[in-house]
Amino acid sequence: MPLTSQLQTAGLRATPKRLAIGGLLFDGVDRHVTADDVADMARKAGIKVSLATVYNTLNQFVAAGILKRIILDTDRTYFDTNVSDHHHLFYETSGDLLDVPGDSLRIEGLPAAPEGARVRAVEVVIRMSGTPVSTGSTAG
Amino acid sequence: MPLTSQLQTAGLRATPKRLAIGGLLFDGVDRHVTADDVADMARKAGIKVSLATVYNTLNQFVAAGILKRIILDTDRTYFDTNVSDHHHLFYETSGDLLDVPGDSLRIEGLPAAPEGARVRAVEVVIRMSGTPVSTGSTAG
DNA sequence: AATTATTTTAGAACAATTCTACACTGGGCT
DNA sequence: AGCCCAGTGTAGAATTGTTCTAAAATAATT
Ligand SMILES: [Mn+2]
Ligand SMILES: [Mn+2]
Ligand SMILES: [Zn+2]
Ligand SMILES: [Zn+2]
Repeated sequence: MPLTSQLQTAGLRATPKRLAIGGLLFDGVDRHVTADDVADMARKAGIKVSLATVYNTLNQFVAAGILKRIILDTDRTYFDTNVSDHHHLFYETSGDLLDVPGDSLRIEGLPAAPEGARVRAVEVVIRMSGTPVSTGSTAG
Repeated sequence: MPLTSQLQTAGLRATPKRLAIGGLLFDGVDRHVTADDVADMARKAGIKVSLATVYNTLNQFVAAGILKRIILDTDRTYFDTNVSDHHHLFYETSGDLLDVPGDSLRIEGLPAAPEGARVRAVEVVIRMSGTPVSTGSTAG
């Protein structure tokens, strides 16, 4: 689906900044980025956008359901372009965040939600030490 | 184990503030508290302690392995007196954090850690909407 | 008692995020 | 084309949980 329609379907007008930021994120690759990452990506792509707009836009994307907020670190918020239910490998040293591949992971014995409560999400985070496979700076 | 020995075993001198804060936390009940919670508990117990010392002490307890840091919210850090591997129910509206009872929950199909990496922890957070059972303000 | 190391503290600093308040845009309407 | 106006974009201030600093208090050691 073209980004313009995706935004409109999500109830957001296809404005220049939203198209620019969305273009950086929704390119078919599953991405895990911080607001700063996005600001850097924009700068490198020659897109002039304020940090406030980066935050506004990411929050609007989350509210619209086309981006997911992931919390696993006190001092940075990750945004995930993969909005389906899935789990994560978090490399605490480097800050790299990777999807757990496929449906490899199953959870059994989930407690039933008590009356008046509902399960919104079940999130598994595998916290890793060391370095992820083929990510980050390789010699060169 | 008495708190004094517990601190010494953990490599921490049994100072007045550490004993006071430890006394509030390590009473046999599994607790999930924020630094502010601890400051409030101290105030109510007539313990005069600065917020800086609350933070210092909680961080020292974490470093010593007698307290666990839990991150599931951008703007508060929870500390857990249950340092064993276990999982959580998080009521996003109220901020209540509950242990998943017993060993009810099993995870299958964990990916193998790649060379040079190690699994430090596997954490499951069940994010709930609504209100937890018999917690918070009941009529009275 | 003097010396030294550790602890405790108030308040400043920090940093990610949000807020405020104003400027800018752009499409619908005449 | 020229207004209108809601929605958008922005700079910079504000917020807030946490950490840092640097000095005072306390405890241990000689
Ligand atoms: Mn912060
Ligand atoms: Mn904060
Ligand atoms: Zn993901
Ligand atoms: Zn717990």
